[in-house]
Amino acid sequence: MFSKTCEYAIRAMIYIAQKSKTGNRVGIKEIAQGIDSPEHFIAKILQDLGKKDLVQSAKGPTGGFYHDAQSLEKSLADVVRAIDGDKIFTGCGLGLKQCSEDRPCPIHNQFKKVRGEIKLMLENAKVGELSEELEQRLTFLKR
Amino acid sequence: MFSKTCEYAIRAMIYIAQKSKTGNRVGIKEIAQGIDSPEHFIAKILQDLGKKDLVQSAKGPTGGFYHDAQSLEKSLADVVRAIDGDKIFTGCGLGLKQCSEDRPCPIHNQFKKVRGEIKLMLENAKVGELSEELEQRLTFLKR
DNA sequence: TAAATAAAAGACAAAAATATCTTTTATTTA
DNA sequence: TAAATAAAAGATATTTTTGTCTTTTATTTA
Repeated sequence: MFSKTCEYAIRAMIYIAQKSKTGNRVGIKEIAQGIDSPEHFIAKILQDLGKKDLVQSAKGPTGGFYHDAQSLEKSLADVVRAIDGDKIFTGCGLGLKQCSEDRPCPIHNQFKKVRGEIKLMLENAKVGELSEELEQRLTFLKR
Repeated sequence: MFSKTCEYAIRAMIYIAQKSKTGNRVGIKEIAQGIDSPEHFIAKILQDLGKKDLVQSAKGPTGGFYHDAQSLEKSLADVVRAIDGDKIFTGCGLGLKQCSEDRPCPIHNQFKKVRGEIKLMLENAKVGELSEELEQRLTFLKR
């Protein structure tokens, strides 16, 4: 459904949200550990998310990644859009460039419906909220 | 959502269904043309689908690809499973290997629902039926 | 049976995604 | 201010996906 990059991105966002709720910053090493991802790879991804202001960071000792109030309010849809673009929300299921109401692919309408639900689901999933269930150990980010 | 390979596979299946309804076989060249795919690439894919008995073929002059009654009854779910496996039907949205009811990822339940709908949608989409709308030019497979 | 045709098969190439390693820059604190 | 720390940046490597080219095999028909 999502690229590996995007999966890591989502997991990291939620992990950082949980760990930085108390005001602490989290180092890249701990993040990679905590979400079971390649260290340098998730570092790149977070750099990217940082540029797009989905996550905050600080260099040097006591530095690391964290979320400000706005980032905590970001939805998974925001993350997906930042990494994978909006192909999943608007693209044709069969890969046609000009698939539309006027010139639909054979599964255009069925797909439209499903895509809408995926979008809704991701819009409603906020990073901050998801991190709370993680905190309570109701959900998991590894393995 | 699907791999390019899978997109081509679905498009080819529907195209062949339409073209072979009258008993004719369709050559790989015409298929590639008809669904706007690389010729040799779709050839490989059809070889694979052929081995899995989702499409029939014959060599030599008057040869080509076609569907028998059973293949026409195949669903897109069958095609997707043959090419991309069942990851899309059962895999974790965040890429966790052991995501389950007992040990769910942060979006396990929401995803489960969406996956179920995707599965249903694809199970209900039969190659033969989809080819009829194509025949009537209500749907399209190119561009 | 020979020539023509079309899929099957195998080898190779290019591009994209994923992953790793090294150097640089900014920041903190002793 | 020097040393330590941690992210940023850049370069490189590996793997997977996608796409191309060539040769072989099977089949038909003249």
